[in-house]
Amino acid sequence: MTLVQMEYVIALDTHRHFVKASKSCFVTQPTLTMQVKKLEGEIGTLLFDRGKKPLEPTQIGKQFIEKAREILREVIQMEGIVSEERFSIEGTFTIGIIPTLAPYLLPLFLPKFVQKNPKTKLIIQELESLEMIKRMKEETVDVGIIVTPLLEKAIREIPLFYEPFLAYLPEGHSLLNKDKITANELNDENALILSEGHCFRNQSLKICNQNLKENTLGFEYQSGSIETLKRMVENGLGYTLVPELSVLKDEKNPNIKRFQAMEPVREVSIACLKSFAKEHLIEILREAMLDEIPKKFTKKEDNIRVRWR
Amino acid sequence: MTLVQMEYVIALDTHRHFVKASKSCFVTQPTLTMQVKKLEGEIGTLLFDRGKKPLEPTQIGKQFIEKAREILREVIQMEGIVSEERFSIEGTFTIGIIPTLAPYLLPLFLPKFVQKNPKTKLIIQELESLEMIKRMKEETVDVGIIVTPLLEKAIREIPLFYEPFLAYLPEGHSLLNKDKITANELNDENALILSEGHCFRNQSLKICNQNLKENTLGFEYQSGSIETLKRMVENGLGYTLVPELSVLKDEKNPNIKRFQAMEPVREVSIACLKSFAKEHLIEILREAMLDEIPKKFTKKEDNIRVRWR
DNA sequence: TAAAACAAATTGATATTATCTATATTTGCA
DNA sequence: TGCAAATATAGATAATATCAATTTGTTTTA
Repeated sequence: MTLVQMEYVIALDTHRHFVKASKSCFVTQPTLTMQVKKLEGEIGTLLFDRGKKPLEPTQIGKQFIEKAREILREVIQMEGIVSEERFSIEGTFTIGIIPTLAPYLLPLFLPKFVQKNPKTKLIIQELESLEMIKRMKEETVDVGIIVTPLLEKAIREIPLFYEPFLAYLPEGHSLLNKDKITANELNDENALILSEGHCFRNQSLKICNQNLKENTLGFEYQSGSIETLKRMVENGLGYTLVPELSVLKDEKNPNIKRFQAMEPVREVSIACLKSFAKEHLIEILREAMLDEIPKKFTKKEDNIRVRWR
Repeated sequence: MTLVQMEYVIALDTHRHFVKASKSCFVTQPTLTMQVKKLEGEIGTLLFDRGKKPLEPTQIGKQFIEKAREILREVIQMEGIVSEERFSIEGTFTIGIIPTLAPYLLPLFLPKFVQKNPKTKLIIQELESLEMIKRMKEETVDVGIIVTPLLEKAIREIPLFYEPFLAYLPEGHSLLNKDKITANELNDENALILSEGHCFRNQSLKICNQNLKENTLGFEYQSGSIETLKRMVENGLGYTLVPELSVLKDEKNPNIKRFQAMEPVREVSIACLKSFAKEHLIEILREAMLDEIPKKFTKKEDNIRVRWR
């Protein structure tokens, strides 16, 4: 017995006519005829009395059809449970976000988001990548906003945008007279890099071709904040790399230089466990962010995605 | 979504192990794996978290599985409705039986039958064939014991036995000195035939090659009873044909002559609507009768089945 | 740390079967 | 009796469930 056979039998009971019933199921009449007959064969009983015009279910057929209708209703209900569960965004969700994104991305989309989705309560946690991955796996964080690829089998990544790395140069820097710079030109200079744990640190080092152990300035960076780095640059302590969202409001600052193509970018994604089912939540979060970030971040351009692990 | 997929998912939830689950469903592991995956694809959600060891259903998976278990229980219940219905012989059934069988066949099997099946109440109706067919179609008779073939599309026939026609000859009849007779030898003689409506009448006329309109004795037979015919024969009013069951106790009566091969017989069957589902009732009725009638009635012998329509 | 053992996913081939088109048969009706 | 509508049947095809064999990934053991 199959659900399809049950559908056919129900359609036949509804229409009392093989051709009409088959049309209602979007199959041909022989298909429906055969399946009904096959089902009757399986259960060893005629379900319809084809002698009568229009045909009628037999006594047993009536009972069978009644039960079959009930069962199909439940199947539909079950499908409903799933999609409802997937669609519902009511409730409280914990969102993790990396510190190099949080102060710039959250203000862009959160105000409008909470206003639009009053039934969705968000708990925002600022977490470095590895901690966030751990928390997602133990399910104390539902959704992460994080730089990818993570190379984690259990985690699903939904790419959001590609954020360029820019160079923030101190006054008097030799590259300040250039329009766009290249990674090679930075090689030998002292870079101010974030403390360990930040994916942004790893990426900056990759771009500058430096080793992790290098620390040519002779002091340790305690702060994990892009803002601190910027203040240090402004005080002439060296140059640094910054993500573009952090300098959106400083467009005309002459000390901020773009890289020429292939421009290095970081891939920012929504991440969650593959088993996380609130598809709709992911979707509205994604749309809320894409609505607010610069459109060029989402365009496929001549850029190169920098990995951090 | 299919019932099989639901079974697989339930088995997987039960065993929390693809190999064990697949074995419990009598399929291979890839089969179960693929179907579960396909279902997950269809509903757009993971049902199991394969990351965990042993694997676990997801939040949605748990709800889905619970509902699926419920649905499969109902399907089994539905199958039960059908088979229970078919096997149950409790209740009251109306059995039609033709008058040329009733007085001989009923006493043979009914006493033992009612004793064996106390929960089965039978209402016996003596009905001529055409009336019985009508009654079966209108479902006021459930099961008929009748001579076949009926050539009725809506009616199912389950042949029981082949009952020979015998000739009952009056004293002084020219064939009394013969061991066995033939139909041709009866041709020109006056036959006592049942009144219209009896299938036995039609068959007798066929055997004697007589036309329906013939009535050479000059009086109408009011009685539809074989017994009356026999009394008439005993009073020298002519010969007649009798069914063997009606003379079982007169084995040594020299006035009763068998036909030589091909011996004419009538096919006695259980008949019911094709949509009649009490398979078991049919079966126990059949067995009850076959147990009591002479075994030779069921053997394929050199006989010829005489039709009545 | 390698090897062994186990579990699950993947692949490609095969068998099954649901479905289709075309046709035959049956039934009801003028 | 012939026509039209409804259903059944037949043969071909396409979809797919299944399997055996293999690969991949993970855990256990030596």
